[in-house]
Amino acid sequence: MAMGWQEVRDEALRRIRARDWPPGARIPDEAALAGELGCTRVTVNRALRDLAEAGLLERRRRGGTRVPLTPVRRATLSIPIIRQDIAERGQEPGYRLLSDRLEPGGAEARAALGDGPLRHVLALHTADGAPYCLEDRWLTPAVAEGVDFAEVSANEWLVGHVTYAEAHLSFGALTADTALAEALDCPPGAALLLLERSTRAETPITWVRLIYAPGHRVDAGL
Amino acid sequence: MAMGWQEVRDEALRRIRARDWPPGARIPDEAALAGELGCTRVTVNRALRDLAEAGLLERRRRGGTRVPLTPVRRATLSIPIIRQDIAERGQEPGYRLLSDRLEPGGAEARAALGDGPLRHVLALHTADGAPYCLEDRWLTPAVAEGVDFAEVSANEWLVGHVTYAEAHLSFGALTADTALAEALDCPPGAALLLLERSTRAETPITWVRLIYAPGHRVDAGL
DNA sequence: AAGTGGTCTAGACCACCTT
DNA sequence: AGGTGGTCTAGACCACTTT
Repeated sequence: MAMGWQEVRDEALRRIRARDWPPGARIPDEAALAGELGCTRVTVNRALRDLAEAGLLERRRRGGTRVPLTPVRRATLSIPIIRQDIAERGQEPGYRLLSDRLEPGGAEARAALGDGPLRHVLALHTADGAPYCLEDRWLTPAVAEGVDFAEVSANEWLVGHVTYAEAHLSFGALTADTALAEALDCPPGAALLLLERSTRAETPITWVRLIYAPGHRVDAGL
Repeated sequence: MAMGWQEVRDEALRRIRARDWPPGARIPDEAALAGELGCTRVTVNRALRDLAEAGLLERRRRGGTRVPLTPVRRATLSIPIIRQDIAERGQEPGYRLLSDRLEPGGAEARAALGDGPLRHVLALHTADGAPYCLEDRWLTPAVAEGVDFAEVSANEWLVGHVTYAEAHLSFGALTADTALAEALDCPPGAALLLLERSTRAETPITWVRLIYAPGHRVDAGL
């Protein structure tokens, strides 16, 4: 009967699904479950914490552990470097810098990065020579000073040099105007997937719009 | 000098950022760090596991812990009930069932759910009376047998009754055809955000395409 | 005030994988 | 074959927050 934490997690999951522990109900405390399942409280804690991180349980000190009435599931989304992403699809990644200038920036860029001149980098990622993704990026000028984004994509340089910053992501859809259509080699009016991301550590770092060629999908698990 | 696991995590993070532990390098093993930082190996383990889950370290038995050369960050995505999502925006949620039929299903639906007749539910979610999201869902017939989706949306019923299944998500963009344009009250040709989700527990449950009205954003954190 | 989860210690054994 | 991370135990103290 002694169980490892994953077994405890699976058993708890079974009880939730089977409505032994119905939505809204409080479940037995860790000590009770540890006794029942023949393991220590630490093991139960690890299992229930895991479920809570996935949004399947709500835990509070003194308040106990409950099955949420309206669970908000959490999915995980992997954010690889674009070049790596293309390579994993078995295609040959390519990259071309389109422009790199200091500009005042629009309202959105300033909202994310603050006022003052911003570095605006426009670049195209290709897969087997075909347009894959347009990278429309704004940077706080101090961040990658002197870095030549003709050599390395800003995407890749940043992932390598600005580790563990906080990021906010947003998905949307966009209609290709003539400029986008030309850049991505697609018909004007095509529906394009847009992934917007703003990144900051202690100070704002970058705000980027990734605009993918038609048909592109971004996957998430769980 | 004794540190809790979050302090150990922050210190490790600092070393990664400062390149004391440069990309590709192997870091000291848990026992060494525990000694250096004045805590037990379990505490170090907890801290490093946390960083590894975020994609900032790679850990292997016997192989030790390394700073990845090309880190793949992981973001979390909250998936609320549509009605709740609308309410949180301060709008009045509405819902209308458009159709509910048994159909053979297309290739994608069959790939997700298996062959045989499938229940096809088409419904519209509204916010303050305006179209918000079209729910185009296929169900394994056994799942919600006898449930009237005119009363409750399939989205909501499923979250309440088939909780805690595994899911796979995929984002894409879609051009509004005439039928979609009419349903969502938008111009034909508009770019629409598409969120596809397939859900299964022990057996397949449902495959759904959520097609959002123009301009909609889906946010993710971290 | 007291119950519950959060975390730490010290020691141990095991599983996996690289060398 | 041996080193490294993965996990468990038993006991303890602490932090939070509800009663």
